[in-house]
Amino acid sequence: MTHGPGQTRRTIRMSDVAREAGVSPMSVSNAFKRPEIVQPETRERILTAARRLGYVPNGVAGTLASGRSRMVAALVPSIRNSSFARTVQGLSDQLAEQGYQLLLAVADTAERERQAIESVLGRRPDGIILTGNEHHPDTIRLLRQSGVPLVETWILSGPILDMAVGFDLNEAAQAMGRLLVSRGYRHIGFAGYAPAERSRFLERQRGFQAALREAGLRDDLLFYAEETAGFAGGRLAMAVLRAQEPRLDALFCVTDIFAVGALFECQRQGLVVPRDFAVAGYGDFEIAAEVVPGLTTVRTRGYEIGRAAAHLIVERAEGGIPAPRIDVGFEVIIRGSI
Amino acid sequence: MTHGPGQTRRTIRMSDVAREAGVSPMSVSNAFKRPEIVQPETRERILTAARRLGYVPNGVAGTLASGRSRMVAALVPSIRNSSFARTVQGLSDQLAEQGYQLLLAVADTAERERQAIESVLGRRPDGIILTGNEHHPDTIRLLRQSGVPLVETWILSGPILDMAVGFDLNEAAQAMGRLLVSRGYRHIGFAGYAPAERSRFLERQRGFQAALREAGLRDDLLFYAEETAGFAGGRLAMAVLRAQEPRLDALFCVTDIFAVGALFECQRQGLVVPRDFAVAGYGDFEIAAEVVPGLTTVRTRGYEIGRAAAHLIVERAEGGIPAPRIDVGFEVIIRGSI
DNA sequence: TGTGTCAATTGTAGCGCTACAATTACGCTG
DNA sequence: CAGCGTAATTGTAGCGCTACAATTGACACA
Repeated sequence: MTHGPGQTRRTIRMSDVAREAGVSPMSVSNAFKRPEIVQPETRERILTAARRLGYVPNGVAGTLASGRSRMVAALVPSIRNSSFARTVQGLSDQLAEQGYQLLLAVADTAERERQAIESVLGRRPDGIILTGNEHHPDTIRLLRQSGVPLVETWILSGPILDMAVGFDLNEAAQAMGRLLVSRGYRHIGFAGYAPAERSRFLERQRGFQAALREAGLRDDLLFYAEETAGFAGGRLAMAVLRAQEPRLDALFCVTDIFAVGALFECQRQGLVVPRDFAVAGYGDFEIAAEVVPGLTTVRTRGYEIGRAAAHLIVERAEGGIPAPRIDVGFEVIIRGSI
Repeated sequence: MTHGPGQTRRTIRMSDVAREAGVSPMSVSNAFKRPEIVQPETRERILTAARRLGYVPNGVAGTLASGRSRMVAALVPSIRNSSFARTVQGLSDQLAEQGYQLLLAVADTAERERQAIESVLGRRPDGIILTGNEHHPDTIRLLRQSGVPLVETWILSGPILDMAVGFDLNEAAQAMGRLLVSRGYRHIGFAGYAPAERSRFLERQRGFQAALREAGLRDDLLFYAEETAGFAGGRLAMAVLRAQEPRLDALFCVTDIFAVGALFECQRQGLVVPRDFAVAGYGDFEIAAEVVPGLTTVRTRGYEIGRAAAHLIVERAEGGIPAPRIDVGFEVIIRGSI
C-alpha cells in the first residue's frame, strides 16, 4: 500500500491525479468529462498531472456511479457473412466517432441470442442492436424489462420492439422479380435457405413470388439450400430446378454467393450467360462487380444500416427522441448476368 | 424510492433477492458465482427468488469490486476482410463458450489503434487481442503499464509483447514460391500492398523472393496496390507486370481477392489458366475453391487463430501460465490455377 | 461435556467514480 | 461597502457488488 522503494505501485486513480494537481477529485472528473466547466489553467494542470502519472480513467467505476456505460451491444447471426460484416463495420465506425464502444455477440440461433442477451444486459449497455425481428420470447421479456434502447436491423416491417433500421425486403425482391419478367424470362427459379429458419429470407421469397404471379408465371420453382451451402447452393439449385423444369431460364438467388456459384456452374456446363441462362443475386457483394459477366443484383446498404443504428442508440442515450424507423433503401444494380 | 402502487419499481439488485429469499446478499452472490459452496436447498431458494424478481446481476458493480471483468477486447484492422472476420468468429465462439464477452474495436491505422486501446483500457478488460506486431510506441507503453494480458495474432516472428498466435508468414510465402518454381514457371510476379504499411504483407514478399532467388530467378517483379484495391488489384498487377516483363508466366498474390481478380482478367483476355498463365493466392477464401479453375492458394487458419488467442487470454485470466507462442500452421492447397 | 474441525453463512469495508448540493471566489451594482 | 448573481470548486453520499475475515452450527472424538 505504502509505495516505498521496491514496492510495486498499484493502479493510479483519480485521487492520485487530484493530489498531484492540487485539486479535488471532482475537478479531475470534470476536467475529463465536462472540460468546459473547469478553468482552462486548472484543466491544463490536471491533464498534465494525469499524463505524468499515466492515469487511465476507470470506466467501470464511472459506469457504476453514473449509470451510463458509453457501450453499445450488437448481436449478429454471423460475421463471416459479408452483409453483417458491413453492418458491424458501420456500427464500429459510427460508435467510435461518438466515443462509444462496441460489445459484439455473434449468435446464430434464437437460443444463443437469449443467452447472449442475458450476459450482455449485465454490462448495462446504453443500447442493444439486434438483427431481424424474430426473437425468443424470453429475450423479448428480458429486453422489455431492462428498458434499454433497442434497434432491430435489416428489417422494417412487422412488430418492432423499439426502433428499427432496414429496408423493405419484400419490395426489393419484388423489384428484381419484375426486372426478370420484363426481360422476357418465363421459367424463373428461386434459390434460398430453408424457410422455417429465417424470416428475412422468407420475405425475399414472397416478394419474388408476388412479381411472378403478377405476370402470370409459375412461382413454385423453389430450392432451399442448407445453412452452410456457400457457393455450392447456386450449383445445387440449378441442378434441382432444371430437373424439375427443363425450360428453366433464370434463377434468382437470395445471396450473391449462391448467384456467383450458379454463374460458375453455367461456365462449367458451357451455358452462355445471359443468352442461355440468367442469374440474379442479392447483396451486391464485392464479387458481384467482378465476375464475368457482372452479376445483376440488389444492392443493400449494410454499412449504412450499421451507422444509422448506432446513431439512433446514441441519440437516445443522450436524451433525444429519434425517429423510430429508418428506411435506408435498396437499389437494383443491373450488370450483364440477366 | 418507496415502491408503492403506481410507483415505477427501480432495478432489482442483489439485496432485493436476498431479502426475498431470506438470506444475506453474500449468499446470493455465492449462489451465482460459486454455487458449489452454498447448500443446494439454499441455492435453489435464491435462484427461484432471483427468477421471480427478474434479477439480472450488475456485472459492472461486480467488475469494480472484483477487478475481473470477464471481458476481452480485440482490435482488428478490418472486419470486412475474410481472414479477420474468421478470427473474430473464432474469438467470439471461444469466449462465449467460456462465459466471456467480446469488446470489438476496428482500427485500421496505428493512430486509431492507439485511441482504441486507450478507451478500451478504461473498461479494464481481462485481456487484449491485437493484430500484427506493429504498434504505436504510445500503444505499447500504455499496454505495458496496464499489465493486461496480451495476445498478438497473425504473427509469430519478431518482438512479441506478451503472447502470440499465428504462423510463419515468411515460410508460407516461400512454400508457394517454391511450388511455382517447381512447376516450371520462370517469370513470376508478386502482387501486394504498399510495403511501408503492413509488415505482415512484407513478410510474404520476403519469403516469396527468397524462394525465387534460391532458384536463380529474378525477384523484382513486384506490384503494390492501394489499400482499397479489391479484385482490381490483380487486374492491375497483371497489366503493370506484363508491361515490365512480357514473358511473365505466373503471379503470386498476397490475397485471394487479388488472385481471383487476376483470374477474371485472364478470362477476359482469353488467357487459358494455367496453360498460358498461372495464378496463386493467399488465404483460401471461400471463393478460391469455386472459381474455375480452382485457385491454388495458402490456407491460413484464421478461425483457429481466434480460438487459440481467446483461449490463451482466458487461461491467463484464470491464473494459468500458457505457452507464450502458438503456431497454428498453414497449408498449401493445390487446385487448377498453377 | 468440552473442544477441535469443517462447512455454511454473514458483516464489514471498500472497489473508483459521479450526481448533487454546498461552498467559495469574484466582480458588479446601487 | 453591503448585497447579489454567477462561475469555479469541493464534500458527501452513494452506485451494486465481492474479498476477506468473522461467526455460527453441526458433528466427531476424547
